[in-house]
Amino acid sequence: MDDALRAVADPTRRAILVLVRDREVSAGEIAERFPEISRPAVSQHLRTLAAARLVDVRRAGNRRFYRLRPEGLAEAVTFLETMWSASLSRLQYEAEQEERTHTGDQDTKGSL
Amino acid sequence: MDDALRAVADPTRRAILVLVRDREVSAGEIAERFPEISRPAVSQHLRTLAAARLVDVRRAGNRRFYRLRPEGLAEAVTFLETMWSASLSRLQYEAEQEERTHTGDQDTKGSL
DNA sequence: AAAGTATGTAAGATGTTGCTTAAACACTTA
DNA sequence: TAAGTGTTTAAGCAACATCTTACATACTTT
Repeated sequence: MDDALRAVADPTRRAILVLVRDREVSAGEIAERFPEISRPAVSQHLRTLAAARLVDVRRAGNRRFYRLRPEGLAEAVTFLETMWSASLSRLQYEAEQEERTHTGDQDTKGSL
Repeated sequence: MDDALRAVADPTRRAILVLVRDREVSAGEIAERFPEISRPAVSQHLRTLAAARLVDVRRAGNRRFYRLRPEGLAEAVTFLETMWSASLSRLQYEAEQEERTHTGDQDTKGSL
């Protein structure tokens, strides 16, 4: 999870993940989408993503094709979802408590 | 989202988030849980989390109480879930294609 | 108001990250 | 096998993150 979240913390790498989400994309084609940074920079990002097991690589002749490996996100998603939902349900609970406390109030509607 | 994901990329900060997920916890109590790092280090992590809007702070007398602010995770969760699920459904689709291709095979069951 | 308790801020050391340019590698085609 | 194409590796550097110690702030209690 640590590697995955560190990898995903970088905006360029997130953009790469979006790019390779639905189909294989070659390193060159990926690099084309980031004219502001050099090819080697993109290559390093790809290495980081591969090391974090967030992408799969397929070598075909000259080229290397990258593709999202969604399983690599599993732990990170689970962690964030747990944080998110567990706490949202707590908020919901407290909202109910609040409502109970003020039973009969006239302005409970716009509380959030 | 950027701030949230960068904040969450650090293991200490993730541990702090777990700590303040279900209840308010004072800065001191949080710091106690991390004997390996100094109090100011924890304080800085708390500042980072607050800046990323991942925690709320309540001042009460001497102390400051921190608590998870789950809304701050919304964008990050959405991003990761989108990556995760969209791609998983693609895998599922391909598995179906695979199955269709091999219609009549006897060992399609344990393919995953 | 002085001393005590809880916490944050500042400054600086150290390690890590992300970039660039130059060079190397790997495969393809003439 | 030599030249061409696609891509990665290496080395070095600037920017950033995280830690520490020392100090400052803000409340509380005596």
